[in-house]
Amino acid sequence: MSRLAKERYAVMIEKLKRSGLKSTPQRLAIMRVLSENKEHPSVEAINKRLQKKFPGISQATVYRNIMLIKSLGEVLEIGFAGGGSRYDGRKPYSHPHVVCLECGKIIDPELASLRDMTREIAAGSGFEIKSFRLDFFGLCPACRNRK
Amino acid sequence: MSRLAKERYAVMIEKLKRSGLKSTPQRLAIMRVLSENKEHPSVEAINKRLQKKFPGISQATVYRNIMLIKSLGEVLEIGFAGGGSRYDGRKPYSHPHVVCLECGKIIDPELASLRDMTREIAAGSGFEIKSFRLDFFGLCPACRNRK
DNA sequence: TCGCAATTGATAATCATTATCAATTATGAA
DNA sequence: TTCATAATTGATAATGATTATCAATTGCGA
Ligand SMILES: [Mn+2]
Ligand SMILES: [Mn+2]
Ligand SMILES: [Zn+2]
Ligand SMILES: [Zn+2]
Repeated sequence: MSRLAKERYAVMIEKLKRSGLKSTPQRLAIMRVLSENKEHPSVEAINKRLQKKFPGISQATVYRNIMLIKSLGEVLEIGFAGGGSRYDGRKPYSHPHVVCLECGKIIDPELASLRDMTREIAAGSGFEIKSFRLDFFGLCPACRNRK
Repeated sequence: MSRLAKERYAVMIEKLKRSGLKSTPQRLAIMRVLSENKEHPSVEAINKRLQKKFPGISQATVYRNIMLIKSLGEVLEIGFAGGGSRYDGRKPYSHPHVVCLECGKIIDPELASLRDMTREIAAGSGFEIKSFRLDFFGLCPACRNRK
């Protein structure tokens, strides 16, 4: 468990306690996975990962706890229209993503030119901006070669 | 029907004929709505608009034809995870949107600082970028005042 | 005008997510 | 430590947007 993962996990635990909710083994395990997994896992992936330690853990429990952690503001949901959300528990705030159309891989890219975009939008539209979603879709290096 | 709408409609008709598909009244009407409606209408909104001219037009027909027009590359689908896509038949290519969290209004903002983002992402990630999705979420002027 | 593939309308199926509910469990008070 | 009880879990039903199915209808070329 990396330093960042430990920190993220600690913050989640902290918020959990502060809100008076229970620390069940399943819940803590889900938080741990979200804290350390860099691959923007799906509910299915998280469930699969937990089967080793919690044989028979319910899909519903994973959904429920992710929902809860999201309500605590500690995980970013990247939902897609076709169904199948992906989650980022390491950076629970708006940030850009690059998605591979072939294999579904998702990465967090650097993007310096993002700086003043929100400000520009707010000024131009009169909207009060709360969050954003920026996805780039394409083919990852591996899938490009495979063609 | 504005000049732009007429042009968009003409392009859709053109592609439809070139692909050997039939020009049914329902299909043409759906294309017309997509060409002229600036509000990023939903399937439900399109269906509602068409009830006047085609009482009893099937929801399935609207879905099917939007799917078809999308496959022709003539409408942009803005799908949301919670279900309920919105469509832009005036600008059928990747462009940013500003979405009101309160009333669902969607507008096409100006965004000069968008310029070299795709290039920067491609260079930094090694991905071959095909499209992007950029949404800003917030409160529109009307909904801000209403609070 | 005909013949038929394409299209429509009605409806069932799908699939991720959410709700329901009885059984289990974490937690704090006694 | 034992208890009381509200929270949580696991199993499963319900939901809602989308997609598939299929018989009846229709656009369009021969
Ligand atoms: Mn991320
Ligand atoms: Mn638009
Ligand atoms: Zn890939
Ligand atoms: Zn609004």
